[in-house]
Amino acid sequence: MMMDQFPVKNSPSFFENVYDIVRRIPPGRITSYGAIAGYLGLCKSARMVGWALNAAHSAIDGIPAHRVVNRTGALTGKHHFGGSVIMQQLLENEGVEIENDQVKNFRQLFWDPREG
DNA sequence: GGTGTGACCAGCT
DNA sequence: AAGCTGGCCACAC
Repeated sequence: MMMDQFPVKNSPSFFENVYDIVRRIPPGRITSYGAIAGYLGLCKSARMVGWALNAAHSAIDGIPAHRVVNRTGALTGKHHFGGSVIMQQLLENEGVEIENDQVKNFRQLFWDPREG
């Protein structure tokens, strides 16, 4: 059949999926792109998660993109917040300790989409 | 319709 | 041990 078989991924918009997960991140918690990608089944395509967040910039209405960091806990996307310390301040404002653009208790504050 | 890009991750040398 | 490359999927031009 030429129906282009593909299991999941019938989502209306990949972005909405990412936004939905990011919005579920509790305050004071953080997650990684790979975790979101893995939750969506794109464990190998974490890049799109970050890229999706880039588009979220236009819909930042309630998308705490600052709570999303890379797997090392580094604020890789801080540069995309329009500033350099915006992301860090936002996280610190929630009680997340950051040093050198890197979350200290990243492993401890790490939040998994499955937990929600 | 094809090509390029992207806030990554994992594996290999 | 550290650095580099490829891969991966979705969206814009």
